[in-house]
Amino acid sequence: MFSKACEYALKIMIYLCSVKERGKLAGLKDIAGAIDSPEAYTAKILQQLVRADLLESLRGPSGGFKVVGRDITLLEVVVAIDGEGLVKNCVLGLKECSGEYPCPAHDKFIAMRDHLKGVLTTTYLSDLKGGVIEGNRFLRV
Amino acid sequence: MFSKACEYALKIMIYLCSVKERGKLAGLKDIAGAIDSPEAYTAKILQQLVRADLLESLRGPSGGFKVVGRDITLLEVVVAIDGEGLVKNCVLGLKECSGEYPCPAHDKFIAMRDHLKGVLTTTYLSDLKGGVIEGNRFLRV
DNA sequence: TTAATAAAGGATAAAAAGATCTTTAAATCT
DNA sequence: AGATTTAAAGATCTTTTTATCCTTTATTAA
Repeated sequence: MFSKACEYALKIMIYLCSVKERGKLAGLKDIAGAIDSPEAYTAKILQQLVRADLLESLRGPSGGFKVVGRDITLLEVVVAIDGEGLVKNCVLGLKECSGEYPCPAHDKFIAMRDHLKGVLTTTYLSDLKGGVIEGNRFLRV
Repeated sequence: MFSKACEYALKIMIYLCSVKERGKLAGLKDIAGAIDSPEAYTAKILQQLVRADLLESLRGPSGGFKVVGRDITLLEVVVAIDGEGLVKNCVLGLKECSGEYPCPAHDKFIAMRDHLKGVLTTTYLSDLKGGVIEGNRFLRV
C-alpha cells in the first residue's frame, strides 16, 4: 500500500510526536533506533519531511528533529513521501479514468478510495501518539 | 496500491471475461492490444495466471487464453500476482503487528483493510465484464 | 576552536518492470 | 504421416525504480 520510505516516514512522525516535550529534539540515531530503520536511509527521509515542512531540524551538538507546531494528518505524511497517487490515480492504472471514462472497477474502488482517504485525512498524529507514550502500541517488532 | 503487473492482470482477467464466448480463445497480441500493455511483459503475467489456475491456455494456431470455468474474485487475481501482503501485512510494515502487539495505527487500518478485503472478495469478474461488453467501461485510455 | 550533528549529493545494491530470443506444443495443409 | 506455421512456455538480458550506504560540507553549542 505504502512504499517502504512512507512506512518509515509515518513511524518517524508518530515517534517524534510521542517524544515531543516542548522543543526537545531527537537525533537521527535515536529515531532510527526507535523505529528500527537503517540510519542512512532514515536520514534521507528526514530531509524530505523537513523540506515538506512537516519537521524542523537543527544542526550541531544537541541538534536533531522535531515536528512543526501544528497537528498533522496521516495524509500529509503519505503525500509528502509517496505523492497523491494512492488517493488520486485509478487502481487499474488508467491515465484517464474518470466519471466519463471509467474503468470497469471504477465505482467499486471509488468507495474504497474514499474510505481510505477518509481515514488518512481524519487521523492526526496526535490521535496515535498516546498508545506509544503509554507503551501499549509499538513502532518496532 | 497494486503492482503494475497486478494492474495488468486485473485488466487481462476482466478483458478475457468480457470476450468469453463459449471456449473462444484470445491471443497474446489481442490481449496486449486490448489493455494497452507491453506484449512481452504481458506474456509473463499470462503465464503466472495460468500457473495460478485462473486461466487456461492452448498453443498452436488459433491458440490463446481463456478464463477457467468458474467465477473468480478480484482477490484471487490480486493474490496470484502480488501475494497476500496487501490484506495481511501491517500497513506500517511491522513484522509482528497484531492484536497483542499493535502498531499505533492498528485499529484505524484494520477497518480500512477489512473494507478493502470486502470489496476484493465480493467483487467477481462477472460483475465487471458487463460495462466492457456494453462499451461504457474501458480497459485502456 | 573543536566535537557533534544535520544537509546534501553521489555511489551501490536489490527489486521490479520490460524486452529479446529460443524452445516446445498444437493445428493445418499438403 | 510429415512439414510448416502459429502461438505459448521458458530462459536470459536490459532498463528503471526503490532502497541503502558513504563521504563531504555546513552549522552550532560547549
